[in-house]
Amino acid sequence: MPTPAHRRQQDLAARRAKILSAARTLFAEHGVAGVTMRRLAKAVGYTAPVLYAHFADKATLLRELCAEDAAHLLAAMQRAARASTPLAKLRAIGYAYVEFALAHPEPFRLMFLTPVPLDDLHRISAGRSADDPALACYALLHSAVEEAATAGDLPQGKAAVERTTQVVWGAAHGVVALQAILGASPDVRWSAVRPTARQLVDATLDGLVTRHRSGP
Amino acid sequence: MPTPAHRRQQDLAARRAKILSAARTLFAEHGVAGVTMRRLAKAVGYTAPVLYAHFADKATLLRELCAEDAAHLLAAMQRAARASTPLAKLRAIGYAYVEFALAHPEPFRLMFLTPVPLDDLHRISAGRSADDPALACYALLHSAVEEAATAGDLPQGKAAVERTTQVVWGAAHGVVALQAILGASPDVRWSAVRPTARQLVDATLDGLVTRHRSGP
DNA sequence: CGCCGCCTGTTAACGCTGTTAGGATTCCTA
DNA sequence: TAGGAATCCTAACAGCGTTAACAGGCGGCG
Repeated sequence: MPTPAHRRQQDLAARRAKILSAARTLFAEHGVAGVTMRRLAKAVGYTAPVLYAHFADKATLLRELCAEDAAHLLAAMQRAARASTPLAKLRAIGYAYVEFALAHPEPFRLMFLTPVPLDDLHRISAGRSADDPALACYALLHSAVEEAATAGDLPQGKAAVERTTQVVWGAAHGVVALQAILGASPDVRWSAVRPTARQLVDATLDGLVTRHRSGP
Repeated sequence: MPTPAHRRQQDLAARRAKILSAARTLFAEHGVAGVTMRRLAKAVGYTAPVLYAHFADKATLLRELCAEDAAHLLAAMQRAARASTPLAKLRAIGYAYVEFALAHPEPFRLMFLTPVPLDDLHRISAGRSADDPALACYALLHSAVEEAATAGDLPQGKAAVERTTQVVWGAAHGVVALQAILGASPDVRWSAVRPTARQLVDATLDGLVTRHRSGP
């Protein structure tokens, strides 16, 4: 009996998913800038205007993809957060961030390397629920830092925890971000990215802890 | 007597500089994406095709600007490198990088946050002399790391120095890069950027040194 | 059964982009 | 004063994201 309208909605969702899937592979192959709405439409066997029946505009489609990828990153970070000690947890989260950047370079670029126009920014954050994957990633890191702080490894206090969270994030981000942008340049003799990025995470955590312990 | 052709070339160079200057202010005001060739041309009192008499295309114009900004960054890093001890030198260089990112956000974006198409990349590096400002920046940091390594503060060896250079660069880069991309987002309660970025530099250097001294 | 209406997809178009071709004007040189 | 180079403009091309207006097929209802 529920064949009538249900089928419709099901097909609609299937098309939507098909578009997103095609977009993902195309972006991974040609980069975001190299994929136009017309090309994407052709890849799924349609013409361009059809896409606008499913997504308000290109930016919305991109954000949809970002949300999916953020969910993957969140899952990886949650797995990493099962480490035993607070510090090991932090390091594992940092490593997970690095692995994500290396395994999914194009999504990483989309999420953390592409400037978002200011106008969109507020609309995004307006239509964002509290359990948004991207926010959950930050929250997860934040709580891990908090845990390490209460364990005496890192400075306590609301502002200090916030700041330390951003320092750790920056440590995980720094090397992979550089490599994602300038990694193809033949002018820099790039070391292997993974160990370099991990070394930044390790050194930063060590430095934060020793500075805290030896400090006032 | 040298009024004839000399005037011409002088005017030509003046127009070139005028275009670059206008481009700089426009980019700083509206962002790179918000400035079109027509708008830029109108800003200097011309029409769009005139620009192509001075620059092969938009990317070339952008790269020209980047080179100028890289020279500024290099100068700041050279001033920083006058610090007394090798470690203080490294930290000062990192701080200089942070200051540059905060003082000139749009150039920073252009240089370190904007992906360069692969095809251009090799043409760029082909037409690049050894004293190119961007390369000189990396070389300066590299030699500072080398100095600290021979002083016993950091691991020695060619590969290790190369890697440490990129770790330090990543440390200086991490926080300001995050802030440049996501800094306007109201979803993260951003701490003050400068102290956060400096803290990443400090912690990383500390961590690198203690790890080296206590390591095998 | 037959018609009506929605859903789907198309083609055509708008305004914008970077970029190129061709013609006019002007000014220096011979 | 005639020629040529330098300079700038208008017009145009191909492509972009996006919207509007129109064709065909399928479901629900009389």
